[in-house]
Amino acid sequence: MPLRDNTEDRILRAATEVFLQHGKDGARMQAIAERAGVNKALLHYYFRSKEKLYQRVIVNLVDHAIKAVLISIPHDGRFRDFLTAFISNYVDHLAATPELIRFVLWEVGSSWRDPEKAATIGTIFKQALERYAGGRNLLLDTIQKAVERGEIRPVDPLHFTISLLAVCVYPFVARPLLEVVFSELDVLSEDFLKARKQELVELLWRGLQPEATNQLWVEEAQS
Amino acid sequence: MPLRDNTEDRILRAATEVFLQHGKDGARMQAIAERAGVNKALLHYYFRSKEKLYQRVIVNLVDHAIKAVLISIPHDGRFRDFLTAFISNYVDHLAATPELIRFVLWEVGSSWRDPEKAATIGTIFKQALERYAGGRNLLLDTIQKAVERGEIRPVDPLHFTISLLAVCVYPFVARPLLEVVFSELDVLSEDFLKARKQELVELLWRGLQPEATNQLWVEEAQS
DNA sequence: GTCTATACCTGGATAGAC
DNA sequence: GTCTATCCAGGTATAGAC
Repeated sequence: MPLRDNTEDRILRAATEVFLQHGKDGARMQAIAERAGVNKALLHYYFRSKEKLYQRVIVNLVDHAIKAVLISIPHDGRFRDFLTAFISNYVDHLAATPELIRFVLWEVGSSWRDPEKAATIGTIFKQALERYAGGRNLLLDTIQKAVERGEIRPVDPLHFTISLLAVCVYPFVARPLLEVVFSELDVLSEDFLKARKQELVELLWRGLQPEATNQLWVEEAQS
Repeated sequence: MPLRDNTEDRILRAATEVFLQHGKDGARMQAIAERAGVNKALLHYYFRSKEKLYQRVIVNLVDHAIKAVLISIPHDGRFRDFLTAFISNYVDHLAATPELIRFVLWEVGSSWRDPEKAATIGTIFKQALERYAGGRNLLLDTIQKAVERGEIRPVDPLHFTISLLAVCVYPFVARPLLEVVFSELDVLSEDFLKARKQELVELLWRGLQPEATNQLWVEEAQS
């Protein structure tokens, strides 16, 4: 996200704002031009087409988001600490960037239409992850190791990873639905977010305990 | 979903197919007309506008889906049976209707744009649920009762409900992403679905156990 | 009720002057 | 590099004959 004030960057910033708010189809080149203080012709001069401009914007956004979520996660401590930190981080970041969520939602939704376009958003994520973590998958690895160390019961790392992502993301994705069906609910409120993090750590951590569960105290003593 | 063969119903069926495949914006009135074996003018004759036609289709779809998922859920048995049945039902139904998922995804995504339209898809769900369950919320109630009966530890019913929906829905919603990031993954394969159901029941059920967990055997003996 | 033909609008892209 | 003016495709909606 460059901060210079040349025309190209002004357009890029304007495009980011407009795309975030209206989505790819909803965004109008006219609106982007106005917000950047130029006219439509210049957008094409710099970026050739709406599609190309869009690609630039989305790669920047995903890259930025992935860094923001993963950057402050501990890798070496106990698994429970990792779990707590990841949930807290992820939930907070999701709550803070609702526009980004609907944006990814639009992308995933439309990536279903075109067969080859399906790869697009996925590939953007994959490449951003590789750029950050270099090939290996942080979540899978962390769970795998915790299992091997006997910190948690043997679970399928892939399924648990998916479940972990699921319980964090879902409330924000389904917000328009949930807040109508459960009329008292306010997903973005402080109360809900705080309670959610606690409930999730509690639920998942217990879910990872073996049948006879005094594991907790053993671990406390270890470290 | 009427089965008659008059023009109006033929249009409605054709519209359902086309909307499911292409979404609201992607669908072309021309395509609907062709599939119904009539011409564009007739669509407007019967339904006035694309928007009106679309509303008719979506209400039908949601109504149908909710019935399909909820109809074979036991209400009176033990909580673990309910959990198992719900997960199995829901996952199977989601796996069987991928078009419906992307459709709802589109709707939720676009419901974010217009402030007043936000209510639309939510309201459609709420009304469909009320039509089916008459005011009370099946999931919340079932969890609440299980807590009161001491079958599971005291959890917040709302949070657990959200988590339960989350872990079931997420893999299907995020499929385009997940299948690229985890390259071996095939969400719709028999293997994955079977494993997923088992992992989910296991994870959530353990997550609902109190600290000292011999609860299992007590219950087995009860029934 | 059903067709053909067409009006009319929106929005991305380009030509060409400066 | 930046502007104005314009083109053109794709899409909804309607007029009017049968």
